[in-house]
Amino acid sequence: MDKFTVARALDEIAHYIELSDPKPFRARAFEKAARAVERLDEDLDELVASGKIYDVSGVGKATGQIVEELVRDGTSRYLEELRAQYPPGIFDLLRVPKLGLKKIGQVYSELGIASLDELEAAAKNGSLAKLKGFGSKTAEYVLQGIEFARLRQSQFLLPVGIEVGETLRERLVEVDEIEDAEITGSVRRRLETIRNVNILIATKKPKAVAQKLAGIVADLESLDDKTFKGVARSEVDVLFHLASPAEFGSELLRTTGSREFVEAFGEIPKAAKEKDAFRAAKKPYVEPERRESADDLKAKKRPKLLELDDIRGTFHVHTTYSDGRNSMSEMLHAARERGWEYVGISDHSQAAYYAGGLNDVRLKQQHAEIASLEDEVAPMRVFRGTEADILNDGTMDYGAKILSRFDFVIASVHSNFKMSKEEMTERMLKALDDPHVTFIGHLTGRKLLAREGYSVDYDRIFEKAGERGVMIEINGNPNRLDVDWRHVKRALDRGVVLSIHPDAHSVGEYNAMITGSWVARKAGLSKNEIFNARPLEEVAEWLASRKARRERVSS
DNA sequence: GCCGTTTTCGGCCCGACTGTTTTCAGTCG
Repeated sequence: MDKFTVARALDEIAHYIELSDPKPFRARAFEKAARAVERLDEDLDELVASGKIYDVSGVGKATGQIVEELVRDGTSRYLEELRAQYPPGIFDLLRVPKLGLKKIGQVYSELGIASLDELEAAAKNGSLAKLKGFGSKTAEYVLQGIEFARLRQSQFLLPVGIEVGETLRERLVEVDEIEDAEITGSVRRRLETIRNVNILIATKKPKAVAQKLAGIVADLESLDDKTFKGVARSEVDVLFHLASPAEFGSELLRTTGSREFVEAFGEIPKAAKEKDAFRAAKKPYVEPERRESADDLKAKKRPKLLELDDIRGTFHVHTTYSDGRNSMSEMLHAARERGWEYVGISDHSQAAYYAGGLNDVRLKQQHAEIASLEDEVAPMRVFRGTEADILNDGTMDYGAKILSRFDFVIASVHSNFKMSKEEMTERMLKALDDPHVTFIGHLTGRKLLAREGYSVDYDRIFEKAGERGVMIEINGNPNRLDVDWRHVKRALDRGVVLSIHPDAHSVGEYNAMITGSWVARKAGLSKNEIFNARPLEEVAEWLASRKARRERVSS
């Protein structure tokens, strides 16, 4: 069992403890142990074998024994006991906003509630509001929250759709009667959240294929003789569209585009290849990501969209210095392996205590470690940066003296999300006035399918960012994809430069550059409009000159 | 449950917000 699986098991134990233990400290102790295991540089198996696991800070006698058991047996008796005490799926209730583990533990122990349906009934019949600590208002919030949770349950993040789609496609092309299969619909358009996965199948024997589909997904039903619906992984709706090979291209075109796009296209000529369908209709080829609206069909000249290979380096990378899960060395080496010319490290600033933000002393240690690793990862260049909190009053978390030590500064809001649109806009405008700020991080703070972002006046922020030469980040984390691609054009019109960042908290999360590049493509951007599609010399020169200009002004 | 010392118990990362209280507890970031 690897360290991340062990950490997940410890977190699960912490969750169970918190359901019933009024004091938070035992649960916290298991969470601390989970974080300690996750951050181990040494090999977990060896630490357990040598007994040194007990020397790790945060792992004690009780948690150490559980780690040993997990590594040795792949399970823990204590965890199994806890699981047996509660109905499965009880943690699904966490999807309801304002319901935490304490309240979930309370509704379970006092009313036996462990599902959304049971919770809904209790909220409606008044029994929920009678519980200590609850009230009519909480019951009302819970009802709204259930609706929110249900709505979200039927939607998925893009990576889920891609994984389900790819897995199905691989199985389908193995079927004898199937000549070809492609993912279409919103997944092919790389929409950030999706309701279902669409797959187009080329076959001359639709009846035989329909029978085979029943063995591939659950609950298969026929919508018409060419369209079938089923469920994958017991939660994701899948639509299969059957077409003859001679019409595969035209059907791909029809099933990929949004309704608006397909209607604007008009009659689709029959074709085996999609590009031929565009050609026969005398329409310019439009990349799948751009088939949301009709605009690109009409545009005379369209730029060549950004490709992932155009990316030359990146910024916004966390390490174990704050809340990252991989060490500085691991993050730097992984960046070099991706072939990037440069990487910008930016751990959290001191106000972000919940994320282990860095004080002055830790910053100096971090910069010393970067210096000691630079030769190892050369010729890749390492930029020293920070993701500094924008405080409530719009000032930056670090003072000018510390900020001036960085090569770049990402300014982000991490607190007090509930400000009014006006207040939040003022807060961010003030941050844009700070000459140390290089990028604005995750512009709205949204978490897709989980929480709304804070509201801001986009136009005023883009206006000021353009004036000040501050770049706007395209946060590629699939949970964020923030700034939304729908707003990017307005930023461009005001002279704002965009930069695609992974907001990586682990080596694997560098993959967020892929989703980030899709946002740029959906927004219609070419490599000329992306800061980190520029080569190292240009980027280094830009950052250095901005720093020099700032120093001239302040002296 | 873990840690560290003012060594074997007491404290444990912070601050805003909100609903339910009438001084606080739970949630969220």
